[in-house]
Amino acid sequence: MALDSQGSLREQGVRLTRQRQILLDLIDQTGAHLDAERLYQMAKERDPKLNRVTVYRTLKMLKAGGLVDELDLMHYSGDQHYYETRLKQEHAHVVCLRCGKVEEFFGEPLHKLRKQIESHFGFQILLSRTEVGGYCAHCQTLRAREVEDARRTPEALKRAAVRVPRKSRRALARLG
Amino acid sequence: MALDSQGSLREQGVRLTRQRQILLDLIDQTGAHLDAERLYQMAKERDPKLNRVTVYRTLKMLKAGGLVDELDLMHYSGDQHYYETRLKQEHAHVVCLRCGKVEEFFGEPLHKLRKQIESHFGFQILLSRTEVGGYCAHCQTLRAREVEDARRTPEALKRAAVRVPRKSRRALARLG
DNA sequence: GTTAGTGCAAACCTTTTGCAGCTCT
DNA sequence: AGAGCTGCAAAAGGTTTGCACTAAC
Repeated sequence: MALDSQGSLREQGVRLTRQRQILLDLIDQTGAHLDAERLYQMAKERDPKLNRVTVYRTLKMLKAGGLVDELDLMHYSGDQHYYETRLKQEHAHVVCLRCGKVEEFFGEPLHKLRKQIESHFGFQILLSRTEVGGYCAHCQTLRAREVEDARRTPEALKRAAVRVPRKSRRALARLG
Repeated sequence: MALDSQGSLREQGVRLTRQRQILLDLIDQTGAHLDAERLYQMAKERDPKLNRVTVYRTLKMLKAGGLVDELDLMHYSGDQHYYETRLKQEHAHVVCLRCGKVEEFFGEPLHKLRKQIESHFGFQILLSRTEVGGYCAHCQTLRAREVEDARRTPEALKRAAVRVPRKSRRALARLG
């Protein structure tokens, strides 16, 4: 199903340029979840002439080639995308919405989920991602305090991305 | 943990305006996964003066209030977000990258996954989403043909988001 | 009447595109 | 040599912000 399932990227005409080596090294070595801008900043240290556009083009190529995966991390910090080397094992990303820490969860349910979706729909899965947002053990305590404080200074409410208790849409409609 | 776990949105000063009624109705009634732009287009039919910005502000409020969930649907068609009324039951979104059809998968693995993440990390989950991209049963056949055709007209390769066989990053580095 | 919400225009941020020149093979 | 890749500038796409006016309660 691939373009050339026996061929290499090189056979498809992909060249290994100096810029690509730098970017590949960075993605590989840091192991972190970098977004295009950070990757660009880091790459510029090694080659000040390297352009932001090249970063985007390289990431796009790597994504299309299945070498990296693109994440959103629940947009905990804007709408940019994050990238990581594709691992053999599926995993979910667990993002703390307060401190931004990202945990990775490997486990059987992910594997079962994939199997079930494939068989249930006869679907051919190419990509999948599970992202979870909330508060990490450490931030839960801190968060409680912040909310308490906010109660005393209502102006802060708008700024805080405070979660309101779940209620159905219709419940809101009934407000009127 | 919520701002006001006993209170209503209204008690927080949220007003039910004509514009909001229109938008809430649309999200609720269509049941589809609409993005801001489509929602705006539909809303304009009911109130031609309604502004795009109001759509964004309303969606943001509903999201913060936990009334709707934001999806990416694997960006199968750009970088916009899609919205759906938050359901009681978790589900994964299965998106065909060729025809764009979106299936919803409900199942035990999702529930187990959530439980395990909570207990494993002591994490408090507020949001979570699982999105899967690939080819639906119907498109798998069509896709195979397209790839076959592409092989004959190499220029088409760049345009086609063709998947290249998985290989490690290092394999690419070794190209040089 | 007060405060929240709206519309408009303009800004913003992230990502993409067009094109001339450069470089890998 | 020649296709592929880069840098630069400019545009695009999606979303947010500032501000004066309007409407909900």
